[in-house]
Amino acid sequence: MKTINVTKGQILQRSGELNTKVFTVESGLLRSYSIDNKGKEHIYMFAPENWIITDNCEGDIPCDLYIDAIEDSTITVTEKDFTKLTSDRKSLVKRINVLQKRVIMLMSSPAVERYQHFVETYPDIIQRVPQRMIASYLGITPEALSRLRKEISKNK
Amino acid sequence: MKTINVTKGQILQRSGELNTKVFTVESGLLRSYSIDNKGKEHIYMFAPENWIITDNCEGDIPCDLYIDAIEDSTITVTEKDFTKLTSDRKSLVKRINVLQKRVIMLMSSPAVERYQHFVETYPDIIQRVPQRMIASYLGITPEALSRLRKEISKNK
DNA sequence: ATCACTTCTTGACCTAGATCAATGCACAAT
DNA sequence: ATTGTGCATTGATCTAGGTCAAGAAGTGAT
Repeated sequence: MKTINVTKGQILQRSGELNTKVFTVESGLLRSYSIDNKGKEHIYMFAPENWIITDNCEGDIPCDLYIDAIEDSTITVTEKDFTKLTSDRKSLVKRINVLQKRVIMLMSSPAVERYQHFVETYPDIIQRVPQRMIASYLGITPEALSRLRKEISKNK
Repeated sequence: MKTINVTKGQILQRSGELNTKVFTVESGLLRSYSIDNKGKEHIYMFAPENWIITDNCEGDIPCDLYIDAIEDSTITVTEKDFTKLTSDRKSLVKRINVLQKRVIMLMSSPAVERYQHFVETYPDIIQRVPQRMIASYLGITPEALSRLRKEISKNK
């Protein structure tokens, strides 16, 4: 664990990197964000004084988020210690992970992509719940889901 | 902690209730969802076998979610024990809380409401970051935020 | 078999917010 | 003072997805 000073605009972490760092903001302001395939930024969170900010990715998986400084800041950097995670805490972290991805997708991906991601991630659920509930989970109407499925099946 | 059987459609928890229960699904399928002010359901999560589902609200705050059974299910019910939470775990739970609200708002609230909620929740951040970053956090374009702010200021 | 009920689909139309382009404005650097 | 550079605003137009209304098809109960 060490304390460092960063200047406005400085990038602490890039999407795609392997990363196991946690940043605690002593003073200043950081943000984390993703960049979609059109190059557009989507801010996931702001972290002012006393906040903790990190990409919630497991140690061996490349992370999704960029982290940079919006103001000159003083922060402490800690290494994540996965060995010390109780299974109980591990499941909380995993849940945060899922939520992080969901928030980012809701902000940056169109309904089709959210649907496809859902199908890949929970193929079993699809079989078990009515379509309108999938729509409801995706944040669209049943009508929209119906049309979008039609579109997908047409294109193959 | 006890094990109970519920039938399809049965409601385990209602929005607005005080609640400190955690449900673990042994078999079957549960879901949690919110209902917006137009009466529309928004599913927050599905919980098949071995999943844990709960409204992530503190013990003394009414919860936002309904939980019910999509299939006949067998589940175990546990009381949350807030006294046993380490401060470390507490902060994870708090973060999940924030994410839960954000997901639900992204699905069910128009941009104006999301903006107003942000202003109330993080009044200090507003002062410190450029408007386009607020827009990026809210999941809209800077142009849309500009117009929506104009609209708000007009109406008072 | 029939009725009631729910789900899915389709069509016509509407709207929140996106996109693109132009303008204005503040502040920093020369 | 002047030239940039980044940000906010405004206007015109476009589009993904919403809304509303009407079938169609499946399923269960009587």
